[in-house]
Amino acid sequence: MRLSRFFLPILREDPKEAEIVSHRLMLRAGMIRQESAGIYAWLPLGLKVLRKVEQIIREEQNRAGAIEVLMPTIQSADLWRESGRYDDYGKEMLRIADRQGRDMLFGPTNEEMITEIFRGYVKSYRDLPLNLYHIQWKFRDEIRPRFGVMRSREFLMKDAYSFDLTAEASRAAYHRMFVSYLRTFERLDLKAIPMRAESGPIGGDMSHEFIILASTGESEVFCDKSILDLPVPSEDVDYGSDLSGIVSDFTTPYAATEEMHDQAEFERRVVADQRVTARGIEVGHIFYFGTKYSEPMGAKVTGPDGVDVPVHMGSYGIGPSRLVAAIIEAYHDNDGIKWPDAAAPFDTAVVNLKPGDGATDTVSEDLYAKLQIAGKDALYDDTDARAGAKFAAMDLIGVPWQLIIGPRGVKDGQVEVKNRRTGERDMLSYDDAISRVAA
RNA sequence: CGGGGCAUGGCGCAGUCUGGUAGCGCACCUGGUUUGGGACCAGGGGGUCGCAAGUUCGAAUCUUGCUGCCCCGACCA
Repeated sequence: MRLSRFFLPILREDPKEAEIVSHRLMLRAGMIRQESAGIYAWLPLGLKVLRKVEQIIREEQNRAGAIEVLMPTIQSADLWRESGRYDDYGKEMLRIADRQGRDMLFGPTNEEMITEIFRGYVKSYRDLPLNLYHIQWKFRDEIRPRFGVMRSREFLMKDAYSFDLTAEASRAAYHRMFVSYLRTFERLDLKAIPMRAESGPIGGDMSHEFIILASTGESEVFCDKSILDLPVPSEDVDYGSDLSGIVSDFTTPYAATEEMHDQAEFERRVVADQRVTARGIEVGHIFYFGTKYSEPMGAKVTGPDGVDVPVHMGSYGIGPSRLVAAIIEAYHDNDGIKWPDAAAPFDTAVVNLKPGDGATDTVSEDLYAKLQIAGKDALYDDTDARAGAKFAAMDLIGVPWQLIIGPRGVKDGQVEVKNRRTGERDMLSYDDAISRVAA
């Protein structure tokens, strides 16, 4: 992408409304624009990141056996009356009426709708297990939206719903999502710690929040250092096998959020130098809720014994839009964002320091073309801004690699290669630069 | 919803107390000089001062009402 043809409205000054670093950087880097309290437009740079995060989540859901669907944002109130949640949900749900005066709502979640879909088609236990997910915009009329897309009213959510014949089978489905989440966050270079959450209506140990550590996190978390070093399953993990061992490895060490923290237990179970107290951001939440919806909504299957039984369900959420902000909270410095490779909006920036100069133009164009051939998504800064402004902008948007082409280097047949995360800079030949960046 | 604050050009702000031609920096446009860490000179464009009503000869400024937004608290992916 040529920067001169891109839409990248970078702000030089900090917008006054942005308190936390991710919000500030997302606004300054031209990733998002606020349209209302807690409602944001995603600009090209932000959208690229959002899509990459989304895609990683999608790949890991698919790998774990979940199947993608896409449900609408607008739902009928009648569906929610069936589950009894229409009255319970309260003011957080945005209620609207269509022209016929029918009660509709902007979905804050999709348990009712997915259950309705399920019961319409699935009649036999032979079709289980089943896990359907979608990545769709949600609206929750939060009392106080804040922190940009970290806590917005409209937000993107990946929500998966599992259906099983028995509680035991549902536990296995839960474990698959548990492992899938570990892998998803690992791919984004995030240390996500599963922490036992307030249990749902059924209780037990089948509800976990995934918390990533970031110094600017919202809540305080406490854990055993050993949990940070546990190996995350690789991509060839067998989702058909029993995953309870992996889940157990991750749920055995002490890990709790402020709400669930018990200082006495923490000190009893974890030796002093293994105790970690840090800030955390919740990026995922999984839970098992049994027959809470299948029962009232009549989502039943016929079991092997010929008897109809309500299915056991679980739901599994990740907020990609919040994740984008969370990644920035975890990866930034005073100059801007330092994207992990997997989430970076571009792989490499090609910075032509002197557009209009024959030599730098030729080299820049050539390197830009070579990167494309190598399959790299490059941002080519071909604008005539001053060098300082270009460096500041590139550091702000945080592209992992920068190829800096100026008259001085070109004179010697070299370009400067800068790594945004490590800050390392090297003068390399053109070919070496390409192989360094394409590695 | 309770407490605090803000609203003046795209962004950041001054001006409001004490009513009298709407300003500054950045950004933008034109021309020129520049060009390895956010350049300089000259010229230029752009604002219903959040909205409404009121007071006044005269309102960004005073009064009343409303709206939007931000921060602190309870809630959440």
